Amino acid sequence: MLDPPGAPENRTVSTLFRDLPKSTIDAVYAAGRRLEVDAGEFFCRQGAPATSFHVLLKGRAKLTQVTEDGHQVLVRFLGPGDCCGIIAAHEGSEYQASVEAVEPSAVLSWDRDTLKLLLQRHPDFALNALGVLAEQCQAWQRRYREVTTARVEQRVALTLLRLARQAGRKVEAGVLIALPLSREDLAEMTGTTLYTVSRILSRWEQTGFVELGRRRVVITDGHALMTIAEDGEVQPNPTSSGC
Amino acid sequence: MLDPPGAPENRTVSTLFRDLPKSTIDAVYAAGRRLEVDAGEFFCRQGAPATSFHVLLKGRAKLTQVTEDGHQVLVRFLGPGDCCGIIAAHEGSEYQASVEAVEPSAVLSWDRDTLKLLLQRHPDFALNALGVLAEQCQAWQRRYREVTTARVEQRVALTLLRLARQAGRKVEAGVLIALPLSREDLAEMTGTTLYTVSRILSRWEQTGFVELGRRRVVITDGHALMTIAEDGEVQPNPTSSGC
DNA sequence: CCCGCTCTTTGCGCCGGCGCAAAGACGGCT
DNA sequence: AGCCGTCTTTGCGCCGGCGCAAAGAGCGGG
Repeated sequence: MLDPPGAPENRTVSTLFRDLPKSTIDAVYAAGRRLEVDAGEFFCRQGAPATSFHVLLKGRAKLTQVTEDGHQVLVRFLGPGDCCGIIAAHEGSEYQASVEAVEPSAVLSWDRDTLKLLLQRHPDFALNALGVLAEQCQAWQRRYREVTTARVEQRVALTLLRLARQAGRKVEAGVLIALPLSREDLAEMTGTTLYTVSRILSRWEQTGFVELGRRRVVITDGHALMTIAEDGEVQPNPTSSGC
Repeated sequence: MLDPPGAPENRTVSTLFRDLPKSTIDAVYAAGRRLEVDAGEFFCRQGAPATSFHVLLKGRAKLTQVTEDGHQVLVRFLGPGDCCGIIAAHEGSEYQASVEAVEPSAVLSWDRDTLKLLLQRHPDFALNALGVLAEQCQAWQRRYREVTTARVEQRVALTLLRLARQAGRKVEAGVLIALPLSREDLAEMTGTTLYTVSRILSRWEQTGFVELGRRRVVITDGHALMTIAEDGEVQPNPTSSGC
């Protein structure tokens, strides 16, 4: 479900490179510039002129946005093969989000002119880029629907399950989300507050659905979370109604 | 702020065709097929195989999505020059939304193969298509942020102002939103319920900010709405505190 | 090993918004 | 003109979630 272990930095098959002939992939890779970054450093900052398009080769990064009134939104985490900054293809554009490495990471970057050239030279690459953006649009739609129709508890469950798929690591207790994930991060991903997230997770820990730590979540009963995510209603278990 | 009157069906300068050489625009237009549709009919239906890409030439349409649990979301209204269904460029894809004409309308349509050919033959057209999707992503981001950080009243104000820009018509009382716009439509656009929208609009009508009718809204004090939209807090006017 | 910073938990009170229900208004159609 | 279906309004009660405040837990650095 994740990258095969022992393939630390291979040319991940993401939408961007799917079904492209090797020659195209080689050409695109060859034109890029590699950039290494430590945890906590930024690949790009919201509001800065969008000069480069990036593909994450190694590590994990956090894509965030802040609103004019200071609210922060955690858009998503990036893993190897994920890309950001396609907006750089357009003159005069600005980055819409900041991207911060959460572990030592590396990207391959292309500046605007190179990117435009590649898109023009390799129409199938451009078509894939369209696909990437279409996927992102769909992801936004999904989140929007979630936030308007689902209750906070469902959204937290959905988000955890999604993170587990993206960055889950099997451990003895269950599936560890292998990311430094604070309660506030989760709040910013689900459109709520850290207080509410904390309360929900605590409740789940008591019921045995998760195990918690500082910036750490282990899912011990994914099935229960799926039930919560799907069900609008949480029917109290009649046999253990006393607790 | 809108289409110049007397230019009913010209080749609207939308992002999709911006800055393209006339030859390219001609080639693209020539490859399309024109389709007329009455109010209430659909250009495409969510879930159906995405076979065509459409550009609205004339009229207005409503782009909606329904969730598996039956909730409906009104994504946006389309006017001349707006497009939808770019996802048709990809094999095996399905429409993510339904598009329904709300007045007699016409689109220009391209099937998948034609669209792919055009995108490959005209890299600058493909680049513009990327821009369109990027804009849509940004629109989703904005709405998501709104729904997570702004209160319902602010969101309704923002939505009305946006609609006025898109489809406003100057009338003696103010700016009429020239669309059949029910309370429920507004609720689906703002992520709330028709009850709440009705209550908010009634209040605004009493304060003289809007005039209401069946499926009809006239903004009589846009400035007041802007204040509501921006201000998190609505400070009660001290001089007329009694009312 | 201890200090201090950051992250987390939990009590408490409040309120915005939901959603049912029922009555009222409008408009299209024949 | 009159009817009927759709859209709109409004009362009422409820509750999910917010957000402050303060205490507790864990980690890292010196």
